Amino acid sequence: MGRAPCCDKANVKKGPWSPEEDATLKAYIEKYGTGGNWIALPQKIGLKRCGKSCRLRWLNYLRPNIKHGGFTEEEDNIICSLYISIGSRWSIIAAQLPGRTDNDIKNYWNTRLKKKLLGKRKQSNMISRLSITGQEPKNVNGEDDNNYNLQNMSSAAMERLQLHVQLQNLQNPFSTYNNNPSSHLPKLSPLQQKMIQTLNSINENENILMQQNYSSTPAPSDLEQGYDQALSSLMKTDEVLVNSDVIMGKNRGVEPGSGFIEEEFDDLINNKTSGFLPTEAEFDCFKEMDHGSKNINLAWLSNEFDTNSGSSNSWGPENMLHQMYQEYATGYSMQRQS
DNA sequence: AATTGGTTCAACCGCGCTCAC
DNA sequence: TGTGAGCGCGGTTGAACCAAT
Repeated sequence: MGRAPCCDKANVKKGPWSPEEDATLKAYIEKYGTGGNWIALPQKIGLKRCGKSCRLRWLNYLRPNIKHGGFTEEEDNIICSLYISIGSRWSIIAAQLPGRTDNDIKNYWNTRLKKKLLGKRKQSNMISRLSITGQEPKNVNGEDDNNYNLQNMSSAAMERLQLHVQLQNLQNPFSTYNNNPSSHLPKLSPLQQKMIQTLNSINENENILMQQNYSSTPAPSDLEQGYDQALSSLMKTDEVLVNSDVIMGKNRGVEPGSGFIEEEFDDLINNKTSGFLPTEAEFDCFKEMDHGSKNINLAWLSNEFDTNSGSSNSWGPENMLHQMYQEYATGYSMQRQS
């Protein structure tokens, strides 16, 4: 049995709101408030609308002090920074931008900001690929194989990875992996600077661990950090997007087909994903964002990194890494069979 | 001028969460 | 403690608009 509908679908109007409907709703709410019950509100004021529709119209359009369009560069930066940290939690992001609605930010991100970032990335990757590799990729038999590497991943997975690293570069502008550090360096607020500082210090610790155990099979105790290392490596290594040789072990002196991927990634992904939980201290900076907003607390930050949570964001590094590996593994297995 | 393809954004949908009973 | 109504959120849709051909 499905959920009972919130209203009588047959008797409610759908589609764009008329000026008269807007005026009716606005006048009532300004005078009496919502009364704490959106479902009952439209009947009270004689609107043939679903209560949810009224709520949405009020919150996204009629509410006082709503801003539409004209996002500033500073707002862009805040959206990017928060998206890196928390993903598509539009309501939380909107809470940090007075006058902006979650719907507006979501639309702005999906239609403009994301494309702006990806556009830059794709262009620079095309150039990097030509200038860095300087040769066609080889398959396991040492033959030229244009379908190898990149095409083993779906374009969707590639796009998510590209975006993630592009955002990482924005967040970590002095990274040595950033080819052009000054090209997109917006002025950052003190809060953003502190967020970056905190995340950089976490990444530095991961880098130290990274240098220790790629030359041999990791010991069980080292695997505790293994997943972190893979994530850190992925997010910091621009080349992984341009040429998946890194994923395949070439840059570590391991040829594709040697078993590196199957063994190490399997360990990293299937056995050790539970250690990726930041401490409260690591997220002190976020506490500053909680200017009385009940929406921001450490609980949702922790959930973001809880790989057991069914609600984890599909853009999260764990999922990206996992999907990337799965797609590689599929291509890899097909290569071996053929 | 007509057509086509791409973009934008308001609005809808469905699901998870909260809270009163 | 269980249940259901309402709320809030994120993903998706589709009409309107715009630009290119």
